[in-house]
Amino acid sequence: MRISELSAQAGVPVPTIKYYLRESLLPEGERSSPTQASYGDRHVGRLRIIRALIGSGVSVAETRKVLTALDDPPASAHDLLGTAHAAVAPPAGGDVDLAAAERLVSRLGWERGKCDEAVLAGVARALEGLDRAGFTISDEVMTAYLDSVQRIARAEIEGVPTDSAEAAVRYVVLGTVLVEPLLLALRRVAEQLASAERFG
Amino acid sequence: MRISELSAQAGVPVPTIKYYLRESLLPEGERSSPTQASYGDRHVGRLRIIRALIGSGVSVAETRKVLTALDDPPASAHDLLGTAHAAVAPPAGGDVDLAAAERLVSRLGWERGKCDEAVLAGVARALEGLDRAGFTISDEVMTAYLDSVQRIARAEIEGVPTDSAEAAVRYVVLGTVLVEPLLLALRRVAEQLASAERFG
DNA sequence: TATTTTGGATAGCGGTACTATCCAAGTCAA
DNA sequence: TTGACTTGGATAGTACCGCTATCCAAAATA
Repeated sequence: MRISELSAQAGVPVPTIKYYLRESLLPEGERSSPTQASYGDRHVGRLRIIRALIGSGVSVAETRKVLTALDDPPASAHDLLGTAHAAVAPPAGGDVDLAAAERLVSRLGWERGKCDEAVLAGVARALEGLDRAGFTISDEVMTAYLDSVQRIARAEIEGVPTDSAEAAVRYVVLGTVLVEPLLLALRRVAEQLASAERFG
Repeated sequence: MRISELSAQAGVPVPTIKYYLRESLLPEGERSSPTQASYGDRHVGRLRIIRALIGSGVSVAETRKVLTALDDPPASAHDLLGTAHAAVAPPAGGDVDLAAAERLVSRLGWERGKCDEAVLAGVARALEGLDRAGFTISDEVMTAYLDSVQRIARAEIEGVPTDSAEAAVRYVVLGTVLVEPLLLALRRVAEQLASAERFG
């Protein structure tokens, strides 16, 4: 398959494919001559993932990291999750105060060193954002958040396929990133329905 | 208070404040002469909200819509939620297939016309993204998502303050936007903890 | 009066995700 | 074999976004 065919099958313009090649998101095709290469179904699938990630607001740099994680799966499933999270974690903005975040996640069973610091920093930054805007979350609502994310995470981790390492990688990496917009969108729907229930 | 003082109090550079004024994110100060204006605490608070929103990845255009919603509260609390959601909803990408989304949210008690179409389109787009990447969500996990967002939404709506319209607006608008990064970050922590439980 | 500072306008910057153009080497139908 | 077309590859340009820098005359301050 040559580049134009790949373009047609994946629905991605040729110049964009070239761009992804330059950015090392897409591996080179098999060279049939010094200036000719051919692509396979692997490339089509890869392009689909790339478009899904970038279309979900993941940056090119993050996408590259995610794809690297997909290609070089870490030894254990646990490390894998860390890699996936690190790949898509919002850029560490340096000095954040982790104390409040630690206090909060201790209610999830967190203890010092039991999860990636970058992920914890994400919680800290989110709390800071709320704080800077002068927004406080009531204890009832916060409890609902904690219970819910715990429920979600347990179901997700429970569902990690253990038969194939490749399937596990795919599940964890894509699930981390691509499910986010779904959860946010579902929350909005649920809010509107709950609002209709209460205010009609 | 003049602009340099406002800048110092809010921790926002003067040129940036001027930019927000140009973009109508920040209302003009009270004019004391044709080329002089003074700002108040209102402006400081407003700047805090602006920075919190923009810092959470909300675009300037969206931020303007959110602030407009804060300034001109719709009549009912329910309309208000719709306005807030519409303001921050990802840009409607046109033709999406709502059928799968409708089937899904019916499990939340959704019925035709019971929520904003833009919000439903958000669910549809998220599902499409997952689909394009070839990612499927098991029924158990999806059930966890639905139960959880329902639990979250009910707690949130339950907590809407009814004493003051202004407080309700603030709660709904900021809660919609600023809580999103918190939920995503908490999910990651919970995933790491659940993963440690299962694999660690 | 001399020195800032102000509001306001305009232009530029740095980053991101492409997109367009060009080129020589390769492919393919006639 | 010839001539139109396509390819991989490099380079440059585009559009948008959130600022940031510069300039100006009027106003405030020392």
